[in-house]
Amino acid sequence: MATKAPRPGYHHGDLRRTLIEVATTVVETEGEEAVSVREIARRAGVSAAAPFRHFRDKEELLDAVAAEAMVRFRKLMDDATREVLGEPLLEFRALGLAYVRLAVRHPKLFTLAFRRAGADPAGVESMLESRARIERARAQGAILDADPDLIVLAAGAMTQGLCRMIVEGQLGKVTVKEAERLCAGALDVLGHGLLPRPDDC
Amino acid sequence: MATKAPRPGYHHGDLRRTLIEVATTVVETEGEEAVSVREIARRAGVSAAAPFRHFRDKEELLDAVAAEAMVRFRKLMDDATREVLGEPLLEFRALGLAYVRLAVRHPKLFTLAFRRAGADPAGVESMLESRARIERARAQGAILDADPDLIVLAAGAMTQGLCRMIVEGQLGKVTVKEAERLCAGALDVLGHGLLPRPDDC
DNA sequence: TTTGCATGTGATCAATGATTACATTTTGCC
DNA sequence: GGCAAAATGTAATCATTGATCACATGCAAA
Repeated sequence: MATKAPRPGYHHGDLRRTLIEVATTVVETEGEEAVSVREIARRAGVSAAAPFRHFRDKEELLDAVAAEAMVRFRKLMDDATREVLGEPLLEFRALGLAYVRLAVRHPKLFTLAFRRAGADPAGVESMLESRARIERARAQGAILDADPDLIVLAAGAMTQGLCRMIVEGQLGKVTVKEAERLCAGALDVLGHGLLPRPDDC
Repeated sequence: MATKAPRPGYHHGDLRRTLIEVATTVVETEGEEAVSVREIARRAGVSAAAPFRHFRDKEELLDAVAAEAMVRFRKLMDDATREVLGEPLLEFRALGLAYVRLAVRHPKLFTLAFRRAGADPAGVESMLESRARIERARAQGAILDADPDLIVLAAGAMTQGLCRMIVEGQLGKVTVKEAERLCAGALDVLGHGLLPRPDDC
């Protein structure tokens, strides 16, 4: 799980990484509000002041936790789309399912990571990627003609909303399987639309 | 703005309500994390211990703030649907727009209220209401045949997701008008669907 | 080796959530 | 009207926390 040691062998070893890891497990198990710098320091076996050598304040520590989680999440999502690479619509679906899976498996960390994503450039990048996917799908004639930005927004909002519901327990306890079924179902609704055929049909 | 005095004329007047109101404005202007019981007490002009006569702990105070906000929000939503009462699909749209309007106008309070909604019975009630609406729409032949629960989920998730994006600033600063346009657009996408006509057409 | 910088420590501060013992007002009851 | 009891507010106090400071210690390069 250790990634890399900037300089091997300091006073403590590599405290920065240790702190992030410890904080991550605390977030995963007890949630962000259970994180106190002192507690993290305690668990890491250092003094209460030590963390401040590596992070300006608590916020910065949590930001680091969020950033690292995002990297891990991102990787899982890439893996999920890899199997269906080249088929935009399937990529889209796979992405949604991967999202939802994360929400079920790591609700607390998921919440932290995405709340702090905010104006993160990675978010914009991911949005652009989605847009490209949609345009590819349209070029293939796989979807109807409509503002790609709106489509990305609609699909993104639906996925994100579903995740929100899951992590906040609005849907009760759901297993990964159930969540995937719900997500797939919702995406199908989006795919087929609600209204009966318009009139040009 | 004052609603009712449980028993008129106590030592302070009606501290409980005052505390909720003060806390509400703090949440609206600075967010939940800016709320400290002492600060609320200070602004209300009472001692730091006084609030604990009315709320077991900070959580309970914030819960009360959330509950009261929910009531206000709920009323606004009812108002929004009143104009188009009887036309399920329009009701649905009006509801979505009302949601989004709230997110734009009261992002911080909206966040607090909905995060604490959790297993709130009102949430379930609202879900059932939506389900009834969908079934009415289906009976009228206004929408396609599909699992009403999935439809409610899809639409609800989309709306909630859009609100999330708004309050977290993922869409940048948006005006009420812009937000309404986005929401209407997204709902249209959901209405028409993404896929070209299936084949039974 | 010695000098200097990165890193960790203990002491300390102000703010906070919460509890306790005590004061005061209000209310219900005679 | 007046009085006992419950309701409400206060000051004092405690442990925890985020954060900073002066100081200690180990590493690394000259």
